[in-house]
Order: sequence, then C-alpha cells, then structure tokens
Amino acid sequence: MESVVKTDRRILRTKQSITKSFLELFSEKDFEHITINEIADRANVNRGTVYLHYSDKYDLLDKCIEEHINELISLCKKREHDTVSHGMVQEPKPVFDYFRDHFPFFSAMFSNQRAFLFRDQLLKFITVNLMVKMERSDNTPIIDNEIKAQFMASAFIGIVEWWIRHHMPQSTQFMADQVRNLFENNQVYPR
Amino acid sequence: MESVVKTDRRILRTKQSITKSFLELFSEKDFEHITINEIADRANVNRGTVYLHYSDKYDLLDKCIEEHINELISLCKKREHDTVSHGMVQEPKPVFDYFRDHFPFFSAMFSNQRAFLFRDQLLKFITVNLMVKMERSDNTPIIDNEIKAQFMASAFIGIVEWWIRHHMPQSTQFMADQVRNLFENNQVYPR
DNA sequence: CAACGGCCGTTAAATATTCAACACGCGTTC
DNA sequence: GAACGCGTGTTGAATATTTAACGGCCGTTG
Repeated sequence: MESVVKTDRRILRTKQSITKSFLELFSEKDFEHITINEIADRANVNRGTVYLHYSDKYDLLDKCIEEHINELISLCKKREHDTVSHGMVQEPKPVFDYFRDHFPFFSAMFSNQRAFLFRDQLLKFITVNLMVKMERSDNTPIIDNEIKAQFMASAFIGIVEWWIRHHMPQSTQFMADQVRNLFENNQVYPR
Repeated sequence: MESVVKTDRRILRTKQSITKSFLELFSEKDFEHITINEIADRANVNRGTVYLHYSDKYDLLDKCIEEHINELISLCKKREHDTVSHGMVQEPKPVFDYFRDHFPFFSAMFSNQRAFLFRDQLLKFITVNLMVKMERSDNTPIIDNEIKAQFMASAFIGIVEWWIRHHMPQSTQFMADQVRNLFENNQVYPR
C-alpha cells in the first residue's frame, strides 16, 4: 500500500538521544533555562544537528508530546481492529502499561508547568476515545455525550496524574480494573 | 609539541557504543559465540561500521584491553610528575578507583577464560611500575629486583581479581591502605 | 547433492553529521 | 560607549556512517 521507506538509522539514533537528553533536562530544571547547547552536549551530538531536526526547543517539546500522543493513538487503533478487545475503554491496561513504560516522560510532563500542550493533547485523545465508544452504544443518554466525555476524560487524566506523580504505587492491572469499573458505573458503555 | 587534532565526535561516539555493546555481550556469553552482527545491533550501528574501526572481534577485544591499560599507564604517569604523590606504589588508591569506575569491564575480564592478553598486559603494567620504584631505592637487595617485582605484581593482581570478583566488598581506600602496607612489608620502597 | 540460512568481510554511492566559521542579539562589566 | 561572554540560528566543505549489494564459507536440512 504505502511506500515503506524505513528511515536512516542515524536519524533514529540522533533523534532518540536528543529527546532523551531533552527530557532529562526537562525533569531537572525549568524549561526556559534549558539551552540548545546543553541538549546537544548531553545527547553527544553537534549543536547544529539539533537544528537539523527541530527548529527550536519549543518545537522539540511539541514533537516529543506529539510523538507520545501518536503512539497512544496507534496503540488504541491497533486494538480497535482486534476482534477480541475494544480500545482503551473496555481494556485500559495497555494504556497504563504505556504510561508505565515511559514513566520518565510522563513524570516530567506532569511535574512541569510548561506542559499546556501536553494536557490539551492528552485530553483530546481521551475524549475522542470516549466519544467514539459512547456513540456506539444505543442508549439515549440523559446527559449529553460530549459533556460526559469531557467529564470522564478529565477524571481519567486526574487519576493518571495522581498515579504518575506518586511514582505508580499500584500495578497497571489494578489501575486498569479501577478505571474500567469507574467507566462502567458511569455507563460509558452498556454493561 | 604534538599536533592536538581532536578526533571527530562521531568516531568517539561509535567507538564508545561498540565497546559498550561488546563488553556487555562479553560478560553475558562465551566470546566465541559473540557475532559482529550482535555487537553492531546492540550498539545501534551498522555492521560495516564495526569493520571501519576494528578488523574483527579479536582485534576489538585487544583494543579494549589496550585502551584500559593505556589509561592506567597515563594515570600513573600523570601522578609521577606530580611533586607530591609518586605513582601507584606509594598511593594505590587512584588505581583502585579506576578499577571501581570501570567495574563492568574488569569484571568481564576476570570472569572470562578469554582474557589471556588482559592478564599479560596488566601484569606487565604492574611489574614495570614496581621495577621503576624499586630501582630508585638504594638498598642493595638480597632478592633480585625482577623476581621480586614479578612476585609482588602477581600478588597484587590476585588481590584485585579477588576484590573485583567479589563485587568490591571493601572501599577503594581500604584496599589501597592494605596494599600499601603489603608493599611496605616487602620493602618495595624504603619506608 | 542441492538448497538454504547465517555470518563474514568488502565495496560504491547516498546521506547524515560534524566542524569551523559566520552574523546577530542580549546582558554584564570596565 | 566599548569590550566581552554566551546563546542563537545558519552556512559550506569535509568526513563518518548507512544502505544495499556482492562473493565466500560453513552447517543444516531436504
């Protein structure tokens, strides 16, 4: 179907080390005080190379967020197509697993003032997922779907934030079970 | 004096990841079963790139050993020129610090059959250091200097090996003190 | 025997990255 | 104000690495 031109190993490698370096710094100090020099040094990469992939540090932050949101989307998309499971609503564990596997990133995002975009994007992602699920169920709702989705999504993110900022005191399975029950109680999908 | 052409960052980076990858594998499995493919994959580097720096895995092993021996040598050389301290005999702590700081490497070396060259090189390094020190002292020895050096060097390496293979149960300072006392008792240098 | 898969060591051309140098802005110091 | 250090963003030429291919060797499998 689409041309599968796999990207050059060097590109993957440098992008990886740049984002790793950046996220480390992001969790260490204020975003405004991070310099491209620092990022490049820690990534063991020439300063110019950073500009080859990102226009500035704001762009870098955006790309980092985008990347993870896209990962989450494709994670749910993949599972939508499965005949067995159905997205993050009925089986939220994989999503929690993803949060766990990328703890450094999400931890940095939740503990930093700078992450407006991150919250927005994540909220949109969750809301869309919930909307899709609710629209599929036939029950005519008393509460407007969009409002309910916003309500639930905010709640969900609140839980995730709490879980991450407390260094994940519970297992992903436990969290998934809890959230699924909450979704059920609020009739996000008909039991 | 000599032209200080600093080597390209890319070279340093790839050499670093290749040796890191190699030493990991070296501590995990038998040397003969390690393939260049594995090394390259784990280093996140093209297979051909390995050949750009090393002719084969034997060469790679040799270079790794050589590199650390040279580090040790320059470490001692630097301290020789100091007016205060005098090489590894009177103050062995920096040497132990070096062993500690590169524990993965030395651990791999001591726990693997393959490290003939390593033992030889290390033994030579220690012996030379001892010889130099002993020749400087005026006392006419009953025991031949070279024999004594061999004796002491083997003993020293034995201690280091024990220390490394037992995961460094004592501090470097403690080990240094012990060794200095042993050297003193055996009159490597006049007290 | 033949076919195959895996690893080796090497090559030419394409490409990503480095290096060294710009010009610029901004705050500090003398 | 001038000189300076420091970070930004950009450039062109040099260079390291990748990619995709080659032929060869060896052990396994049919």
